[in-house]
Amino acid sequence: MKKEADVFFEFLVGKGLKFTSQRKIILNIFLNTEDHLSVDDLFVLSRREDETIGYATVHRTLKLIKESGLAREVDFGEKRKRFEHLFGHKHHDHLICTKCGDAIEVFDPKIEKLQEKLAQKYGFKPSFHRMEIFGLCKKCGKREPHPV
Amino acid sequence: MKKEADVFFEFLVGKGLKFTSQRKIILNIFLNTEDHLSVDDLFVLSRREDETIGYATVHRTLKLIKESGLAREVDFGEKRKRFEHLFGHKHHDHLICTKCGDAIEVFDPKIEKLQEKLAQKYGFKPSFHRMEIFGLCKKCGKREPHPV
DNA sequence: GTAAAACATGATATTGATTTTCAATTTCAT
DNA sequence: ATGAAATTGAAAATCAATATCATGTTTTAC
Ligand SMILES: [Mn+2]
Ligand SMILES: [Mn+2]
Ligand SMILES: [Zn+2]
Ligand SMILES: [Zn+2]
Repeated sequence: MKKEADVFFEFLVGKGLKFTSQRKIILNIFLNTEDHLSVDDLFVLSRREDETIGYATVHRTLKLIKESGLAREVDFGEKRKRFEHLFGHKHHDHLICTKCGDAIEVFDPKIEKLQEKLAQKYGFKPSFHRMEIFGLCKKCGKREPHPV
Repeated sequence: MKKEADVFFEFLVGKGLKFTSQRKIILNIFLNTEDHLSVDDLFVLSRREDETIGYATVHRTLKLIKESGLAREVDFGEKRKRFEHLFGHKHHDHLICTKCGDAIEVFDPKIEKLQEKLAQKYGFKPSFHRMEIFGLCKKCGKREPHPV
């Protein structure tokens, strides 16, 4: 059993909540999918394991997972939210392919440092940030026709 | 009359559309407000000039303004979209105060350069990006109680 | 000038994701 | 077992964004 499951369990216990079978299924699918999932994605996957699981339950459980510190919300400029692993994952930003939708996780310490400096310059106390670069990934870039 | 109004007018003409009184009002309010406005913000402001203007018209006009190249959409992590001036404004990113909502416009050429490099490292062809740093602005940071 | 065509408007309806409500069920400590 | 508390799935509510539609207003064709 992953350590994350303990974290979630402890979080639930601390709030007087229960680790039900539905929550187990949803958590495990989330943990085993190293991807940026929407509520609906997770709902579809969860239904495969348990044909009776409800959308609301998936939604509520994902919210709990987020509150427990295991997940964070990410926004790739679509209309739906996505979630990614937080526990044991270092901060990173994304390169997002506008063609295939793939999200590459990246981290540049020099940029991070300059972001701090930039904030400082304005007397601003940063608490978090996000940076997304949109464009074509390696694969999609190759397939693109050359400019005329 | 601002040059932007001509840009918008030419855009409309090019599409066989008309520069109506409503569109004039909405455009002028948008141009005169150096701010990051939501459709609803702009609707409220427009109603002050013309009590009969409809929400749908504001929405449609803002869409046209965007298509004409005068505005672009920005996302400050709220559920509603915002729009800012694009014409004659250089690319910039934002420091967003999580307390008062103020958005400071910033630009760091070193960061921009590193973003290019970062993309290159992954064979990624960037076309645009966004970077938002959330935290407390100078004012709000001062008012914050010191940690215990 | 007049009539048809094209466009614009504001009210209203629809959409789609998210979030809440609610009655029924399950869990768990006595 | 019993009662309190938590959970569930379906359905409804919410809310911004968008589409529809009947009514006006130009513009164009004759
Ligand atoms: Mn990620
Ligand atoms: Mn701006
Ligand atoms: Zn791609
Ligand atoms: Zn502030």
